[in-house]
Formats: sequence, C-alpha cells, structure tokens
Amino acid sequence: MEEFSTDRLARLTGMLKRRGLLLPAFEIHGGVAGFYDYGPVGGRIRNQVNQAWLSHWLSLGNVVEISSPTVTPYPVLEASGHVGEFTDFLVECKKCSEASRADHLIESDYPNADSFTKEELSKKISELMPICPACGVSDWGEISSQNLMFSTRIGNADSAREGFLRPETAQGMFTSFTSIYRHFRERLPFGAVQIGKGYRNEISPRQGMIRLREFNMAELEYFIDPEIEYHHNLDQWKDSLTLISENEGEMQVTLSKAVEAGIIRHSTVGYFMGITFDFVTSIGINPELIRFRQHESNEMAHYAVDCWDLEIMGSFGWIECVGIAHRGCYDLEAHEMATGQRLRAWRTFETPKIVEIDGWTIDGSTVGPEFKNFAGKIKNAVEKLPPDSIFPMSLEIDDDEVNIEPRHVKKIQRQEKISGEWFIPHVVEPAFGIDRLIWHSIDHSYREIIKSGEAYTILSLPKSISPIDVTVLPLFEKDGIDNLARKIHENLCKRDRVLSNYDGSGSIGRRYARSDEIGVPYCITVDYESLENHTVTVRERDTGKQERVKIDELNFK
RNA sequence: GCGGAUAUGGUGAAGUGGUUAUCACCUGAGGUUUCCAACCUCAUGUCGUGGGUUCGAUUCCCGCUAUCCGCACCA
Repeated sequence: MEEFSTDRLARLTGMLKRRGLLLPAFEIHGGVAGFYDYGPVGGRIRNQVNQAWLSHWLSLGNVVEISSPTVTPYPVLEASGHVGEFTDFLVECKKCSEASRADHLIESDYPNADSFTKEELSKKISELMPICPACGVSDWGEISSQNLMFSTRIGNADSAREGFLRPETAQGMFTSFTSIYRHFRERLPFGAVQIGKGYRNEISPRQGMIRLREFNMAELEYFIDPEIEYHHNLDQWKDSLTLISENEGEMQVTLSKAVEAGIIRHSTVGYFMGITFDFVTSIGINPELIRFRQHESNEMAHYAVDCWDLEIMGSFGWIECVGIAHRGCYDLEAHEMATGQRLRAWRTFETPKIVEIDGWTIDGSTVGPEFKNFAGKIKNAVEKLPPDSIFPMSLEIDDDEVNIEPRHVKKIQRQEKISGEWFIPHVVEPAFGIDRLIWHSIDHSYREIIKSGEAYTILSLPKSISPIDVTVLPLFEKDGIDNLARKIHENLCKRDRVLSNYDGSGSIGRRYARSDEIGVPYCITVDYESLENHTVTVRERDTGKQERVKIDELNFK
C-alpha cells in the first residue's frame, strides 16, 4: 500500500478532475462548497456502485427497494426528531453582539442541553444568566434557531406548507412501513432499501468528497421482532476484524466471538457488519484499512441502542463511511405517536392466552342521566375497582365525593381468548455514505508506479465498478484495422450492461496509459493479424499480460 | 463561523502597472510507427468574480466566491 500524502492527494484530485471522474460542481459560475459533479467517467462509477450495493442487499431474499421523495413535509421530520436534532439555537449577546450556542452556555448545569427545546433553553438561560464568553456580560437577546436542513416551501404563497430536503433516506422506509409490511404478507423479519440523495446544509464543508451538502446515501431498514433471538451464521466470517469497543478498546476479533461476548450487543448488528465488510471490500477498499468503531453511549444519536461505524483509512485519515445502528423501536413509535396510525406488526402467541375478565362497569342508562358529563370519569374509576367490591360505595373523583349505588354498576364476567398482540418492530439500520465509499475505493485503487523510468498511474478498480468495461484500440487507424476495431467496439456496446470505449489516437503505449489511468480493466488491440484470422489481443490492466482471443469469443461481464 | 495562505489554458507551473502573457504536459488534425506515455508539423485553449485607485490593472487596494491548513462544528 502506498503512503497517503498531501502530494499524492494533490496529484490524485488533479487526475480526477482532468479525466472527468470527480469535479467541483457549478465551477463555471464560481463553484459552491459542498457540491460535486460525477463527470463522464465518474457518473458510471457511481451507478455501478449503486447497483452493486442494491444487489448485495437484495440477495438476502427478504429485502425490497423503494424510492421516496427528497422533499419532505415539516411534520415528518418533526416526528422523527430531526427538526430538534438538526437545529442549533443561537443567542446573541446584547452588549457585544457575539452569537453563542444557547445549549453551550448552560452546558455545565445541563449536560444534555442540546436536546432542549427553544422554550426550555430560553427559560434556563433567563434563570441561570450565564455570562457571555466574549465580553463577560450577561445580557441576552432572543434565541434564534439555525437549522442544518435545507428548508423549502411546498406549494406557493399563502397555501404553502413548510418542508425540508430530507437529511436521510430512512424516514421514507418508516412512513411506508404499512405497505412494506403488507408486501411481505405481515411476516417479520424483512427490510427495505433506498438509494438516493440526502441534504445537510453543513456550516463548513471540507475535505472534498468527505463532507458534502448534497450526497448519495444508501440505507437499509431491517425490521425485526425484539422478542426473537435471531441466529445468523456468523462463522462465515473467519478472519478477525479490527473493532474498537466502547468498553474494551481496540481488539482483533471475529464477529461471532464479538457477538458471543456481548461486545456487539445484537447478533443482527453483527451479521450486518459482516455483510457490510464484504460489500465494502468488493468495491475495492483495502480490508486492512477498515475498522469498526462503537459509538460511546453519550455520542449515540437519540434513538440508538447500539451503533458501529465502519471507518476507512485514506488520504483524510480515518473517516466513518457506514453506520450500523440498532435504532430500537424509536422511529416507528415516533411516527405512530405523531399520526395516530398503527405502525406495528402482529405476533401470534404459540398458545392463545385465556384471560378471565372479572370486574365492574357502569350502567350507562342510569349513570348517564344522573351524572351527565361526569359519567366518563366515573366509568374509568369503576372499571378499576376490584371484582369483590360492594355497592353502594363512595368514590373520590377530582376532590368530589360520589356515591355509587348498585343501580349504577354492572358486573362483567367472561373469558377472552387473546391469540396474539401488536408490537412495534425494532429496526437495524445499515446506512452507507456512497460518496465516501467511492472516494476511498478510488483512493485505495490509485497506484503510482515507475514504468520504464517514468511515473505511471493505474486505477485498479474492481471490474464490478469500473467506469468502462473495455477499451478497443486499433494498432493503426488504417488498412481496415480501424474499421474492424470500430465494429468490435459497436458490437460490445450493444451487449447488455457492457460499455466499450474506442480510442484511436496516439501511440499504442499512450492509449494503454490513458485507459489504465481511469481504471478500465481490459484493452482489446486490433492488429494486422486480426484481419487475417479474426483474433485480437486482450490486455489485462493490472498485469499488462496479453492473450490472443477469437473475436467471436470475447467475453465481458 | 474565526484565523492564516492561495486563485494564471484541461493539468502543473513561470511572469508583468503598458500595446500580442510564457512554458511543460494534456487534447485535436496530419505524417511516421507492427503492442506499453517515442518522434515531426500544425492547431485549439488561460489571468476566479465584482468594485476601487490609475491615462492604463492579470499585477496595487477592498468586497465576494472557491480551495488548502489550523480552530470550532458535525451522521
């Protein structure tokens, strides 16, 4: 592995721009921080990675793909907690005009102040009267909120509703839960994936592709029954992985041992860590530069039970690229409370429960007329009475003494068979930052070597995500070689999911170099012999080895 | 957001208060060449952006935008 260095990074980003892989967006208008274009070469890499990711997860067999809007109404993100979570509250010092974060000012008294609402913060600040860190005076203005989500309006003018561009794709899976539940004929476990754009109005985007304001995410929401212990085959991952656990620090351990020891707190989380590791390495990321880091309890998002980041070492140091979180029942419950809709799964008991119901209720025909709108409260109180209660009795309801006569009540005595129950499924969520993964795949694949005393670069991307599958090169563009080469190129492009590139200008060595630089795995060279016996040479990018193959037997993908 | 540095063809660099802004590589056309950035000829293409100072600004000054490095922030 080559050493990462700022010089190498500069050469790499220069190449990415020059060859049309990744470029700052809107550059002719001066550019905007945090936005990148995938160029003519990068565009297909992105698509290849997306497709690879999709088939990787769909192959589990109980996962479906959905797609939901990026524009999201305010109440959805309010319910999910993002409106609160993604908002910083600023308060301005009236003396020196310095803006401070409201939660930071009272952090010493309330360590969890960042979860406070605007009203709570305002109240605490007027109670505590913290001093301004800039000028030392305590004289605060109104609290203003600064949201890290892009806000927008749905519809126009007076009838418009408030909304945001989504900060994650996950909420679409939760709001579509009932449809997905029906699709799987109401049987857990199942999952839904979505690949799409997410938006965060970062204060200062940095490090190129690492922190973007608009980025590609791919998320799986996997719904499970919290009462079932799932047994996944973790032994398929025989090699030890680098784990940094909250309590035990860094270790080399297999997934099955880590789950067994309780370091990974849920076996499905461990299982997905393995599947994630396989995916990430399959797109060209060096397994030795991967580690999993467990979130500390105080760092964990408000909903999570356990969370592991997959971090990758590259030109920017260790960067988290995937998060695998056990979100408990947080999200479905939140949407259920906000909407009153049932977002639950049905669990049938192995043997139905027989419940003896023995108690009291009111006789509406007497209590209603006599107590009017007080009747409801009496009903609640009576139904809580033990079966052996004796009437008449007096009950205290809302500081009032109420006499309950036998004519007011009815005995209830019956058996009920309860065959199951509704419960809120738990969710395990692997969330991938596609741009960060693509970046590291390129970063790890970029090789600078010396070839015949000259600097030479090769992008050793795996075939599955290379931007172009094959380059077709006529040795010379004359004597009919060019015609044959063009024909081969066109026939290859007609094949399903094969993309060929024709390159006829420059010396053959130069054209191999061009092809190697952007990671094309094979070059087909057409020469005089091809005209005679219908064979061509196929050159392999990483080894430079060539093999003579019949044109009819060319095999790609 | 704060502090520092930077901004010249596609890439990497040089340079200047004055009329036509250099160089290498790259790219394109033609020639040459029987497999790994060769060579010859020709061609295309640049002073981030807005304002100020000035007879004249790519150059000096200011704002903006972007990039890089610290700090802060951050699923």
